[in-house]
Amino acid sequence: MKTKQDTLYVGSLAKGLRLLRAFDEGHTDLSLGELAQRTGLDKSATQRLANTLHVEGMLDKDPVTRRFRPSHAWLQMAYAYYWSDPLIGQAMPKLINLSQELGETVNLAEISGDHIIYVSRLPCKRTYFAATIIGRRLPALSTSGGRAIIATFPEYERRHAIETWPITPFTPSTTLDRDLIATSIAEAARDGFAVSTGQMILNEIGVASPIIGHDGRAFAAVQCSVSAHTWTRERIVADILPKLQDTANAISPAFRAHRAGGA
Amino acid sequence: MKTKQDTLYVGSLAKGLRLLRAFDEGHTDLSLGELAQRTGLDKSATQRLANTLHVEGMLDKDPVTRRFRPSHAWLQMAYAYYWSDPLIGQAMPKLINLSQELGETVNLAEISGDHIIYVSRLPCKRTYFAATIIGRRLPALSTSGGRAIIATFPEYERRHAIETWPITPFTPSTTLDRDLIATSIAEAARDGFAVSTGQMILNEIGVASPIIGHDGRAFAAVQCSVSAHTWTRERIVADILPKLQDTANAISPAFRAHRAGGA
DNA sequence: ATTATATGTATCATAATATGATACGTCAAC
DNA sequence: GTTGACGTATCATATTATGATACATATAAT
Repeated sequence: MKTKQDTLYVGSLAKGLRLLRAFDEGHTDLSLGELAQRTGLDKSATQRLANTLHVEGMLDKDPVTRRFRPSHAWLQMAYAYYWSDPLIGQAMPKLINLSQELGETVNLAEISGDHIIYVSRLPCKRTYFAATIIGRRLPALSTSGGRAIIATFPEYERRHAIETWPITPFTPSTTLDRDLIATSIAEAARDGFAVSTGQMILNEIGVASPIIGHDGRAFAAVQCSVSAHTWTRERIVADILPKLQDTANAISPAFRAHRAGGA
Repeated sequence: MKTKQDTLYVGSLAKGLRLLRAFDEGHTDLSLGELAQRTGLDKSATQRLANTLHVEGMLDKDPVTRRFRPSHAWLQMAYAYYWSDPLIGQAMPKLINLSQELGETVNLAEISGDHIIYVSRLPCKRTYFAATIIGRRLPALSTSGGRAIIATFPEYERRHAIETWPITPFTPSTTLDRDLIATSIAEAARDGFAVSTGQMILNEIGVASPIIGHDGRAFAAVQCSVSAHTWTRERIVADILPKLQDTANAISPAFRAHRAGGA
C-alpha cells in the first residue's frame, strides 16, 4: 500500500529520520506527544523510534521533563560533512584571510536545489543569531549568493529558476517581483557579482562573487553582509568587492585542480 | 538473540545510523562495499539502508562513481542543534566581540562525556583545517577547555576523571603522564583558568576559562588558541586572559538566568 | 580483444521484526 | 479527591526487513 519502491526502501529508517527533521529553529526540544504530532506517526512508533535514537546517542533526553533534544552527535555530523566537502578545505584559509582584511562578516554559500545553504560563516560584527550559524538554507533567489550563482547558468536554466524557484517574504522589503530579480541576476551576469538589499534582514546589504566549477557553472559563492547604515553600494563596490572577487577567483581554479587531480 | 531490550528498540533505524557514523574525517566518501565493511552489515542490508538514506536526502550519491557522501542535510542538523543549545544564543555575540578584540582564534567547547566538543569556532589566523571546523571531539584531559571544566568538579569526580578518562597521543608532546595533568588541573582550580601547550598541535598554546552553571560546575569553556612562536605564557596571561575571563563570566550568569527563567 | 574480477543492482521466499491497540503508572491541575 | 495529560510497558499479529542468489555493469589483466 505504501509502495514507495519497496524492497530497497527501509521504512523504519525513514521514519526515524522524520523524527530528526522534526527539530528546527522553532522546535528546539520536543515531548513525545509533540514528536508524534509533528511527524504524523502514532504514539507507539514515536516512542520506539525516539527511544532508539536516544539509546544510539542521537537524541538527548531531559531526565526530568522527558523532552528530547538534538545531541552533540548532530555537530559531529557537521564535522564529517566538512571533511567530505572538497570545497571547504580549499576555501577555509582564504575566507579567514578575507574576513580579517575586510573586518566584515564573510560567508560561504553552496547551491542546494533551489536554496542556498551557508556552509561556512565568519561573523565579525554582531548580528541576528541566525546569521551567525552554519547550515541555514535560504531561497536562492532572495540572496546575493544565490543570484551570483544563478547568473552563471545558461540562459534557459536561469529563466527557469527565476520563474519557478520559491521566494519567501522575510522582511517587508524582500523582493517578491520576479522581474526585479531577473534584472538583478542579469546585472550579476554582466558584472560578475551580485548585490541584494534588505532581503533577509532590514538594512542589510549582501554582496557575493561566484565560485566557478570546471564546467563554467558556479556551485557556490563567497558572500559578505554589511549594514546599510555604515555602507553604501558605491563604497562596497570600491572597498569590498575587489578582495571578495580575488578570494572567489582564488578558490575556483584550486577547486578545479582538486577535482581533476583527485583520486 | 540480539536482545538489546527489544520491543522499544528499532534495529533498522539503529543500523541506518551506523551507516551515517561510517563517515568521518578519514572516510569522506564511501562505496557500497566500503560501507558494508565499515558497518559490519551484509551487502543487502547496506544496499537497502544506503538507498533509503539517499532517497531521504541524507546521503548524496555520485552518479558516476556511485559513491555515497554526506549531504547538506548534515549541516542542517547542525543548524537545528544550534537553536536547541541554550548556551549558544547567549555566548555567540560575546564570542564575536572577544575574537575581534583579541584578533586571535576563539573557541567555545562543551563537555561531552569524557571528551570536549567544539561547538563554535571563530578562526582569525590560518591553522590546521581541523582547528577551523565545528563538531570536533577531543579528549577532555588533553585540552585547555577540558581541564578548565574538570577543575570545577568536586574533588572525587575530578580525580576519577584524571585517572580514567582517555588520552590519545596526537603530537610527540601530548602529555600522557596523568600526574602532570593532575597538576595542570589543580592549577586551573586554583587560578580559575587552564593552559595547555602542544597537546593537539605542536607549538600551539591553549588558554581556557570555564563557563559555570547554576550548580557551580562548569559545562563549557571559552578557549583561545595561539602560536607559541609569537606568544609566551606571561603575555597570554597579561593580554589575553583578562578578556577571556570577562567573556566567560559574562556568559555564565546569563545562562543561569536562562535555565531558571526559561519556559 | 577476451577473460576475469570486482562492484553495483535487482529479485524473492521466509520469518524475524516492527507494529499499534491497549493497559498501566505517574504527575499536575482543578 | 478526581480528572486529564502524558510517558511507559506489554503482546498477539502480519507487515516488513532480511540475506542468499542471480543479473548487470565497470575495471583491470592477459
